[in-house]
Amino acid sequence: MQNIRNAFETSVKISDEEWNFFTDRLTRQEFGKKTVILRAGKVEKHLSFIEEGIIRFYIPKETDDLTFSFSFQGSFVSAYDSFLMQAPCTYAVECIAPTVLWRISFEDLQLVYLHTKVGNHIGRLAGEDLFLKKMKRELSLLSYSPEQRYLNLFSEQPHLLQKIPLKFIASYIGITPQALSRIRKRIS
Amino acid sequence: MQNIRNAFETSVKISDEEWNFFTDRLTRQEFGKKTVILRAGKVEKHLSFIEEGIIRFYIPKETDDLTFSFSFQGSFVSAYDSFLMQAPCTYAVECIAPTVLWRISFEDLQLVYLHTKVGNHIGRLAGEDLFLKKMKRELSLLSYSPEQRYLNLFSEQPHLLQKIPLKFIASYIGITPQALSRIRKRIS
DNA sequence: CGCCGAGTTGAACTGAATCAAGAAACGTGG
DNA sequence: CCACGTTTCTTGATTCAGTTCAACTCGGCG
Repeated sequence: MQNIRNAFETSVKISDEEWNFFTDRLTRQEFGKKTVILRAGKVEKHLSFIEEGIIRFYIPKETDDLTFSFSFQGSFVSAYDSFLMQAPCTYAVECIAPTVLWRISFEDLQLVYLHTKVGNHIGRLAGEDLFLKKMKRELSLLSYSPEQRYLNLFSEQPHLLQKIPLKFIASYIGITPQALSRIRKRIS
Repeated sequence: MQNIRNAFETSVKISDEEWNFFTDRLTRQEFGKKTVILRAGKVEKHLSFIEEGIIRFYIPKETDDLTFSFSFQGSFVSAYDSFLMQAPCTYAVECIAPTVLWRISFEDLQLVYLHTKVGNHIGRLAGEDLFLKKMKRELSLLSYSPEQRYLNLFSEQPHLLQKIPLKFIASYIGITPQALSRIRKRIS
């Protein structure tokens, strides 16, 4: 719980009163490996903090899913576009490892925005943070080759490659598992 | 000026008092075609609203630039990552048509965040909006072929193709001008 | 008029997709 | 704890879309 507060308080000071208003609305939930926590077509009702686990975002396809993002321990997770618009989600979210989440509902978060001073401030920082990540991703997709993207991933998040099946990594990088296999062979 | 207020007030009501606190800090500026309004390596000091014109975002390269985004009349524009972190920008921003901007400085925007109630709220909505756009872009880059991306662009923003040189469009789609030329030939 | 940048076209090349098959790792039930 | 079936990963052969390099056309502007 304290780690959530840390995650927030890196940039804003939060009074105990406001903090409690927020945490009173949090619920803890555990999920097993391969649990789909949001099915495509459903509306995302939660913003969650990952105490433990790994999350995969993907678009289900006839043949093979398109995996486009991951989230890990210590960060927030949500199908944020669906959450913001409260509209059906175009993709799905699942745990690829046993996962523990602290969750707040959309309605409760609106209460936090209304009744606390830091609400909108935190919401702003969250939106900004997510934007920065997507920005980096856009540039990565446009300016690097698949091979370079794999090497970047390898140097930036080596742990990731241990825990996540290569076919998901391949999809994330934007290539087929076969092509990734060949890139790995070429490098080693 | 009223159109800026409209752009904000689609989702939040703003009192005249708070509105004036904001607009007192806005300055109007005109730029000619091909004016670089932010050079790579510089820190973005402004968040701007486009009254008129077209903006191009690009990473300068030895041979040919990498154009990764455009902005138009009626929307906000900023090297938002550089702006948020107040860190050197990795890309450049230029006008590709005569452009009129209403601009607020980073410092003044912090004042708005501090002294008005709607500040953080608006900042939150702006961040969320930018995030949604990048999210869409990520999925477009991952799940469509260059040809499909061109066709999508063609159906979603046909006007764009009239006013922007094809070499910028090609780069935006993620291919060379030659490849775009062949795609256009194939289609017509 | 001549120049220059934008766009088109051609030919050769390349990296990834696809189709297909085999090897290795994983989990589940007996 | 092993055996089996399934999933994941690898490898090979072929195809294809896009890159690269180069030449040529067109239109605008000095």
